[in-house]
Amino acid sequence: MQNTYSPERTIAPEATVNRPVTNIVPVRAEALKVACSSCNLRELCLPVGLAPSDMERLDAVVETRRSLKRGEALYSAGEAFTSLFAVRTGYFKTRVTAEDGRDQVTGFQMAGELLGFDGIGSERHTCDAIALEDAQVCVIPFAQLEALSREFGDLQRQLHKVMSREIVREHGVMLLLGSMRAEERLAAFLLNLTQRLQARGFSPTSLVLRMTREEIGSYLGLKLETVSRAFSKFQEDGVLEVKQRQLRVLDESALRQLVNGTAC
Amino acid sequence: MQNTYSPERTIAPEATVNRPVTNIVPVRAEALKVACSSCNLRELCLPVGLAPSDMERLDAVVETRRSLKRGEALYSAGEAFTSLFAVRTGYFKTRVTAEDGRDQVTGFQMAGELLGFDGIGSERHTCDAIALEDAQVCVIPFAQLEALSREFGDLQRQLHKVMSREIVREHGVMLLLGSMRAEERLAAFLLNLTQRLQARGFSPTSLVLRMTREEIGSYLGLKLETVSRAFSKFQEDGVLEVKQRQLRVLDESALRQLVNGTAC
DNA sequence: AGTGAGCCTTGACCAAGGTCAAACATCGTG
DNA sequence: CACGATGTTTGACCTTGGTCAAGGCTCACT
Repeated sequence: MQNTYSPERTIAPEATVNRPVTNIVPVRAEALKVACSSCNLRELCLPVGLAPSDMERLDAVVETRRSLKRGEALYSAGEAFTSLFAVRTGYFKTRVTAEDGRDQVTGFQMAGELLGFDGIGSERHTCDAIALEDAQVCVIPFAQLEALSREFGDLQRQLHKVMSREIVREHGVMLLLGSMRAEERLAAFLLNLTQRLQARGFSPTSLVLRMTREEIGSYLGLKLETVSRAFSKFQEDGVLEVKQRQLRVLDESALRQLVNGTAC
Repeated sequence: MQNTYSPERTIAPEATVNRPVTNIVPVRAEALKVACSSCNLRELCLPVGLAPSDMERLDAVVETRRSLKRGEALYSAGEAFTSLFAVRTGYFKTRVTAEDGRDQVTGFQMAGELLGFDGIGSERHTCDAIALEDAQVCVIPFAQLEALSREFGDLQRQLHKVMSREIVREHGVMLLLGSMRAEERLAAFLLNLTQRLQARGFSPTSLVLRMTREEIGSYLGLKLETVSRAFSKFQEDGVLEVKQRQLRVLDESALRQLVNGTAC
């Protein structure tokens, strides 16, 4: 299966540029598969830049895993907030629901990305996180993470960076929703996806979508028919090859041009 | 002038419900006007819930103020990030700019609200913060804030909460931009404004807008003409009295209904 | 008091994308 | 393998909000 990511899989060479060899630390054999320090996602996840000693302490905090079936909720709006989650395998969407039932997909998360920041402010989750396929996450009890980040400045800084980047990502989505046309939105979405897949060692030109047209539409502020038409248009124009959810990017620069000035 | 807020001004009784009297701490006279511990915004700003001892230490970190003229940038995209800012007086907007020059207002900030989280992730600001009128902010050097929050769990937690709420606020904007119609967006915007003014002790029915129709439009993903027409419509329908930027809310429940299901 | 710049309102027209409907593809399940 | 559920594509039509243009209001500045 394409672009299915497992932490046990070796990261492809292109993605390893920034990986310091010194981060590899001997761990007890029984912990090998569940330790941050030995996880192939450690350069994409919370432990980025941590010293070996900090990483061992983080391992102790992140001790449980949780498996989810496709469609299952990792958490739902209203639930008490206790933990953040790091995606190990599978894909998620997060969505907020208005009082009148309208909902909006606020993000799609893949391996190494963190979920749950919405719950810190009110100590309750304010959105739902749903597995788009069978998935596994690391559970990061937040009180313990806070305690540990009071000890380790690097961990504290990393946590703040991840939250800040989430804010910046959302600024980008606001720009997209507030000022782009349908095809520009879809192009921006695809470029973002391919870039994240590439960071995980996958081909940036061949990918399988994990979400429906309707979910993409909800994220992009469009109806599913509009998403479908935009895909068809890209295919006509030779920018994309579309076979249901299987995509091949034929002309990345055309996508890039669409997102930037060309449309004006 | 209406809804101009100054930290020296006493918070109106309605807004004081949660203010514990025990938080009032004697401070040296010369620090009186610049200390978090004596600031009237302390129940809306970073020090929420801090113990007196923590608050004194925070005072030491937040020692400088900065004054801005209307239109001046507090920071701009690309600048090195060193500090967060807390609004003391005046109003700000934040905006992101795409490569092709399109921009999007991502928020309006008033007294007691924090600015600058966008810069933590990359150590550079990623958006501009512009004063909508003459304004004053407290400067909060971030490295020192991090150091202090490693000492005081309450401060650490408060910082995390403020960042989390920013993420949640942006989810709300995404919902607005992704799924609401023009009049619903404006109604939601006005309700949010009046609620924040009310939290600061102002009338929730009479307000003066600090921003132009174009800025409102940018925030809401609409053109200024559409914003203007929506204001006119609300006035025709007896929901609002509009005299340029001076607004009076005549029927708050109508606004509320608009935001919720009625439009479907 | 007069002037000009910036901001706001309104009208006429247009187009992007939403709505509704029908048909087709895919996939998991009994 | 057949069936049904779910998801996708495409067409026809319509609505919302964008575009362009003209004129009015406000306020700061001289």
